Amino acid sequence: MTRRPAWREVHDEALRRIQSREWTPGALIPGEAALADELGHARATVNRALRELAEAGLLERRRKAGTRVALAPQRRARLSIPLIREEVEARGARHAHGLLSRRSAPMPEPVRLALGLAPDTPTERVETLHLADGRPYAHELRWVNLAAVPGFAEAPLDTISANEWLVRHAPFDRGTLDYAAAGADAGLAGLLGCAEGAPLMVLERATHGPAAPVTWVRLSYAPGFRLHMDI
Amino acid sequence: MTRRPAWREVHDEALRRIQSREWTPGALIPGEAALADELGHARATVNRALRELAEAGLLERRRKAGTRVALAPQRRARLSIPLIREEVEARGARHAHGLLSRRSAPMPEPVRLALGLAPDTPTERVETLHLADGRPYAHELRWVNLAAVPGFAEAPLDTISANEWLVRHAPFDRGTLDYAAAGADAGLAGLLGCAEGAPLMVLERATHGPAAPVTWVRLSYAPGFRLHMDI
DNA sequence: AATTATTTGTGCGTATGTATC
DNA sequence: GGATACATACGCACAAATAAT
Repeated sequence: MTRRPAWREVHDEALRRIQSREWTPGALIPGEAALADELGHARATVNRALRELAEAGLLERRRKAGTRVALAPQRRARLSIPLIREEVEARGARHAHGLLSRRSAPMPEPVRLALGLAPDTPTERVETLHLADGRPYAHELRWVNLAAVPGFAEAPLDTISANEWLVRHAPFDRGTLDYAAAGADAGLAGLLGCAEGAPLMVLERATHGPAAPVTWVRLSYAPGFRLHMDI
Repeated sequence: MTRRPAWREVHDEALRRIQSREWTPGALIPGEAALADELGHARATVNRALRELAEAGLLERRRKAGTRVALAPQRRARLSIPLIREEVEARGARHAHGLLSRRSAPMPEPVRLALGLAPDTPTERVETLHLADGRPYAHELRWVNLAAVPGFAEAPLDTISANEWLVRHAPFDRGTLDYAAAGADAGLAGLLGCAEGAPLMVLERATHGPAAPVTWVRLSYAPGFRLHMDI
């Protein structure tokens, strides 16, 4: 029996008042102390509930000014970024990957600048094809900063994908993520089994570790890919 | 003087230990009580810090089992979903919109099913073109469940976009969001000023209010659109 | 421009609940 | 069942920010 936490009661009651327009957008709601008194809970409990609602974007809180219902409730979706293998397996398919090429190579200028690396940094270029149930799922083109991940040169990328190896061995803390639509060029069309020019979802990700930039990757998904989120 | 909250000290120290591999992935970390003692804080303070790290996906906590460093630190990006107007203005452009068409019409079957509505629900179909600095930015095709939003039939959609009107007048609480790549058909190509078949980012969103489904919308962005996130 | 009052933010000590080993 | 570790809750206190004076 999982009991319903008290702060959730407060949370839900506040949410109800927001959605029922009992508290209208932009309006000042009662203070924590008043709510605690009214709902019969400690102020800390009310605080926890209102803090969650503020993090969700439904309330705006400022000291002394009080708590207001957000005017334009900015919804934030939480997009979790799984390993490709898990992404594939979550769709009920079997994942496999093939290492297409792997070599020392300097980054192209735009990639180097996106990561903020010096011109002569030694980097490795890796190209991988990911399969779901034997069919092409996504093409991965990746550059790795060898200085940031010393062991990478010896990583057995035929057994474990670069993606997965890096997640396990290179601690990272921030980065950027971009999704865009692009037409398949001849090479991609051949690898992914689609027509040249077919619209593809493309993910570009730059990853930085606590000390140095780690990797840059472009994933081109086979046609049919959808990025799905619940709000 | 903005003081650094104590729970942040604990948070950062724990993060440091994770990133420095002092606490290795999968390993059990000391209990709350031990950490509180070691770092000189109350257990509640440590709890707050570890809770944040768990929400960020870096730790996994289970009663009695203790707290472990996540094996594959699932990073979660927070994608905020702004009004199109704000999205355009954030890029430093001026937003305008043109109402292309508006009429009562039944939803196509797939849309109706995605929203979970009965066959004869009265709905309105709205088509809008969004402009950034006078150039096409996105095409919007929308169906609205009139039963859920009674006032919508009278909304002045030439002055305020349907998007914005609904955010202000129709409280919603959950929904789904899908991004995909699609080729421009002849109609879209004309409206967005691109070649037929050009790869476009397409957003499909289903929105439910607390009581009933509210709206379904497909946004087709003009070429060049990128969905950007920081992790 | 300085002061005060108010409201949220944080922190502690303690107690109890709950899941799970 | 018992023990353990996290989860929640309360009451109190003080800090920080800032609207109001």
